[in-house]
Amino acid sequence: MMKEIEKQLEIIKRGTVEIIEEEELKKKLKESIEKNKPLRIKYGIDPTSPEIHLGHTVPIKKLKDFQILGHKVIFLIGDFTARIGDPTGRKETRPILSVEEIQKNLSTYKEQVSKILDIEKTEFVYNSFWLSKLNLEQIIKLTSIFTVAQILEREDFTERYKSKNPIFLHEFLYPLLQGYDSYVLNADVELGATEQKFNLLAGRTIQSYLGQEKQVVITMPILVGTDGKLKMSKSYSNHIPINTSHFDMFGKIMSIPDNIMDDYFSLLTNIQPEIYKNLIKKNPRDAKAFLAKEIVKSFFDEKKAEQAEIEFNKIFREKEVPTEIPEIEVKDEILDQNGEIEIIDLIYKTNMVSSKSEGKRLIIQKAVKIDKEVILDPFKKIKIKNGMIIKIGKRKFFKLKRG
RNA sequence: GGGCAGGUGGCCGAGUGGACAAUGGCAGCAGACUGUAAAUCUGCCGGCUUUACGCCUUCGGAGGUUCGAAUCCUUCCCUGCCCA
Repeated sequence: MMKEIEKQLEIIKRGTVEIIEEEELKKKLKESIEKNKPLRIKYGIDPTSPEIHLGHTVPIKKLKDFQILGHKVIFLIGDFTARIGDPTGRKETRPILSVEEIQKNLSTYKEQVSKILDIEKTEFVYNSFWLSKLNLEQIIKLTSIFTVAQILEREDFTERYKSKNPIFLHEFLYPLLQGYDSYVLNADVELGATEQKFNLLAGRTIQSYLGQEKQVVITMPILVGTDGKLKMSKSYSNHIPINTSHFDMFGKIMSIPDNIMDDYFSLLTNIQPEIYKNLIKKNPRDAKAFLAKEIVKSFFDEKKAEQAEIEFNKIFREKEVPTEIPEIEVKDEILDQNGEIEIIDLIYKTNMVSSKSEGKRLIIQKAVKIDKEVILDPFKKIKIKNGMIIKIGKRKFFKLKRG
């Protein structure tokens, strides 16, 4: 019995930043084992951005641990809270999503999550279901649980307050509602990134205020993005989506700075620290390739991971042409009577570049090649042949086809 | 309600009548180099035009003053601080 608790605890603790409180978790685990009743693990998601990236997978992997241990994972879709604006984002107004949009986002979300979790065993709930039914009296009662000073203690608020950035009143409600969700769901554990700590703790306060046993809060580290500085987020465009090709994922991982490899190994793979630390020391490049392969493997399979590596080496080490190249159709009407076109027009009119200025810039910077030959004159006439390969920069390849 | 300070390109942030498409930083892109799309260095980084110190659009919105405005005036919207 004690052994079982310790075993579970060890798995749960791995990779976490903080568990509040560990003793309570032990107690809950004990009860769960005794009564053969799975714990209810809550995890909140925002339905506005269905694109999951590696940063999101850090807590989701932890949910997987719980699932393997036989506990119940509940995804809370914050369809209601999303409408009042999440204070962690600097975007002030979020679009109000229609029911259809939320449904659509959710199904994309589920599809991606299923790469990690057993979706059949996962429960999905919407907080608008109960939050939209709250009346003003109930809401005001909730607000009376906290003082302004307590709310302002939240790091994000403190910073914004100090730097004289606006904080809107409704943002104060967000942690309250999130906490109330925990009460409604009767959550035993709530999981979130460290930046969510305040909101997660609000759940404990509200549960206990409403006479419910407090949830245990587990915080997970935040993954840095490919820039190596900021947290991974689509809005900083330093993210690696999981809904991408194995080639792309491999390449993006190869582009992370050396000094964050440690984090990636520890948060995204199951490789032991002694092993990867040694690898990094020996040869950072090979260590990174190994890392990339491991991660790709976890979302695809071994074969695709190898394929991605081979492809990567082909393009960036041997500077060869990739196996799969998007085909661009060159319509006859943009060609002159000789079947020729100026290179600048060609890449602009076929949308290979977004403007002529950009195209010209790239050509002048020696970034445009036709069949391996650098083109220096933007106005050079090109005779279009089927299968011609245009390379723009290091990674954009196009195969031409007359149409 | 009153007073003060602000709103600038994807972001942060200079500029306060012409030399401003607007300093700088970040992000992005390209080239060189390399161990990789790391790091570093160099260049580019609103659009259009065969690129020219030429044109067009941009400095919260709308008007106005002026030969000329991101810069001045009027008004509206938004934010912060202080007072009530």
